[in-house]
Order: sequence, then C-alpha cells, then structure tokens
Amino acid sequence: MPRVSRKQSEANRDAICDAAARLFRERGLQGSSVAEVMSAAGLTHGGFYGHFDSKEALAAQACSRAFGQAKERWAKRHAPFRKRSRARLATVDYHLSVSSRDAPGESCPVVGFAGDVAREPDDSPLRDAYTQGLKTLLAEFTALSDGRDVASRRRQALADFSMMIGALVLSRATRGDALSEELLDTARKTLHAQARS
Amino acid sequence: MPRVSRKQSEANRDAICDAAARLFRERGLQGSSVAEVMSAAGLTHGGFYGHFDSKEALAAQACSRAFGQAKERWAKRHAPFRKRSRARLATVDYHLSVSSRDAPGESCPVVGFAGDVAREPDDSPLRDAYTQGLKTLLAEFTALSDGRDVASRRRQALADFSMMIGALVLSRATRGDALSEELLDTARKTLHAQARS
DNA sequence: TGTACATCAGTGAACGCGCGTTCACTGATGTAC
DNA sequence: TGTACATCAGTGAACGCGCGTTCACTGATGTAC
Repeated sequence: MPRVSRKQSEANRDAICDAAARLFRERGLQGSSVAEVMSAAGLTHGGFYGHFDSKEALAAQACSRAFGQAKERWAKRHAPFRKRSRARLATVDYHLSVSSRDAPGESCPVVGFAGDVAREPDDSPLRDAYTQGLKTLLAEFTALSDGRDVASRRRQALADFSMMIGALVLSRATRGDALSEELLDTARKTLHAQARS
Repeated sequence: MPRVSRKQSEANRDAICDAAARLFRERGLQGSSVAEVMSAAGLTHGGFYGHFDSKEALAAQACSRAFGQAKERWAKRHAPFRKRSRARLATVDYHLSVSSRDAPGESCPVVGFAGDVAREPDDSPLRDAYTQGLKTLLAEFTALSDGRDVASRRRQALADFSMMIGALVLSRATRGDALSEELLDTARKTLHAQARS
C-alpha cells in the first residue's frame, strides 16, 4: 500500500528518527542496521532514502532528537521543585539508577552516543549535534548548581556532571557484577552529601 | 615464507594481541576488522585462526592485555612518589590530559573499551575481562586514596574515579570544541583542590 | 653431527552473509479542470 | 462537487562491497634416526 498522505509521511519520518534515537543508543551506530531501524519504525528498508540522505545523516538527526527528548524530560522532572537544589538531586537520582542503567535506549543520550561520537571525525554532523545537545543540558545543570559566582557554579556543574556520567558509563560496563550498583550508589551518595554541605 | 619458529609464532601472537588492544580502543570492536588487526601486526589475515578461536575471543584477550599494560604504566608512574596522594594526583593528571584524550589507542582501557563492553551480553568473556581489569585498577586507586576508614577510602576512590572517567569520556566526545578542554581542566582542578583539603 | 621427513605457521583465494544504497514498480494521494 | 490524471511514498528485489571465517597449499622448522 504505497503512496501515503503527506501528513502520514511526516509521521513516518518522525517514527524513523525515534526508532533510530532508541536503537543507536541501545546497540550503537554500527550495531543497528538501516533495515532494523526501518523495521522498528514499522516500514520496509527501501523507503529510507526518501527521508534521509544517508545513515550518517540519520545519526545526526537521531542524536539531536534524543537530546531534545532528554531536555523535555529534564523540564518535567524539575517542574515540581521550588528549590533548584532539589530539582538537581532529582536529575542526579534519575541518572544514577538501575533503571537508567538498564534502559540505554530510553535514557541519557550523553552516555548513549558518547562512544560512537568519540570515534567520529572532527567535522561530523553527529559530533556537532552531540556537542550542541550536551551544551544545552550542561547549561540547565549549571543553572541548578550552587556557587559563589557564575564561574564557581559552572565548575561545580561540570565536575558533578562528569562524576554522574562516569558512574553511569562504568555501571553499564560492569552490569552483572556487584561493582555496578556500588558505583551508582557511591556517586549518588557523594552528590547528595555534597549538596547538604 | 610460511612456517616460522615456535618462538616467532608466540611473538606473532603477542603482536596480534597488542595490535588489537590498540585498534579496539581506537576504533572500537566493530570498527576494526580482523584483517586490519592482522595487517597492523605485520601478518596476513588467513593466519588469525591459528592463534585465536574467534574475533570475540581476541577481544577478551586484547582487553586483558590493555589492562595489564595500564597496570604496569600505573606502577611506573607511582614509583617515584613517596606520598600516596602525590602518586594519585600523577594518575589524575595523566588521564585528564589532552594527550590521553587524543591517544585512545595507547591510553586508558577503562574508557577505550567501555562503550563496547556495555553492549556485550552479560556472560561475555570480554565483559569478564573488563570487569576484572577495572577492579584491579580501582583497588590500586583506592590504596592511594585518603579517608577515615577502608569504606571511606573506597567511596572516595569510586567517586573520584567516576569523575575522572566521565570527564575523559566527555572530552573525547566533544573534541574540537573548547568545552572539551574545559571538562578536562575542571575535573583535574577539582580533584587537586579536594586533595589539598 | 648430518640427513630424511613429518609437522604446522603463515599465505591468499574463496565461502556465505549482511551491510548501505539504488531502482523499477505500484497504487493511493493530491491537483487541475 | 466530480472526474481524469500526474505525483510520489513506500515496496522489495537487486547492486557491489567488506566482513568473519575456512581451507588447500607452501616451505621452513623441528624431530627421529
């Protein structure tokens, strides 16, 4: 049943992008084929190039999409809190959890795309999308951080964010060993204790 | 010129393992072909299966190898220092440097293999090799850490190690942007300041 | 120590397979009248 | 509003290619005498 309405076609394009944003984080770029992405979007592989120039182009758009979704999730999560420090801890707890660790396709794009982006050439569109997305989240995290001045807040945000990302990366790589949960718990408790002081 | 002495054959096996330890960290498992690894070791691809059962088996051994080399590097780096805190900072500075960031094939296996290991099944030999290697380095880092008691030293080590790894992961993913160096510098300064207090 | 021969490490062609990408085709959609 | 037709989103077969792996072969190594 080919030739679908223009509206449906746009919805399909969105579905492809969503599927890619999930699969690329879950299995990596090289671990997800164009056919798998299309199939996950409920389509056959042949139609792919009507929507995207290449798999590489999709990767960049999927990465932006994943960061956009993460931004929305952050906003919803922070909304209930009046104190910024509380909102900040909510995001810390969200990332440093077993459920975030075990659902790479639905959680943190910073970690999900980091490995693939690190191996991209300097001028890659995926790398640009990643850097821009990361900056957006870092700006939000900085806005929730405490410090004497702007520079101090920025430093605190970058250091804590690094700890959070590092602990999630390590806990995913050690999944199945007790060390995995120990890493999550330790980073979480450290960031909580720091907030109290 | 086939049939090489048994000694030479073992040296070749070592060369394959070394080449894999470098290429797998640099380009990832799926980004390095068996033929490329063999070529980097100065051999042709056909002989590979005389040395290893599969690419997967090589990955596990290459990972162990990379951790073994890292352990030796740590030992040499720490040897000149009488104070443990000084040795610890030397390792912090080593990892949070532009040269470590730009030489993934020769530096930290914790970061180099993390992305691939996270996507391995729970019972994979590569995952086992990674977890064991990481534990060895963490034990050493813990031994260099300060704290009231063992548990406190352990917590400090895990939290700081997470920050270090996270900053290196993020700086590699943002290479080419000023944020990359900012992440390295901030984590480094934070860990130095903490050591002073 | 020297010789004859079995062994086997490395070679390079070949295998089936899945990949990213292309393309002729289909038939519902969208448009011109 | 209704009809005739051009458009084009999606299909599925096909493309060349590189992958992991296998294998017949080669000739130096290692061994038995």
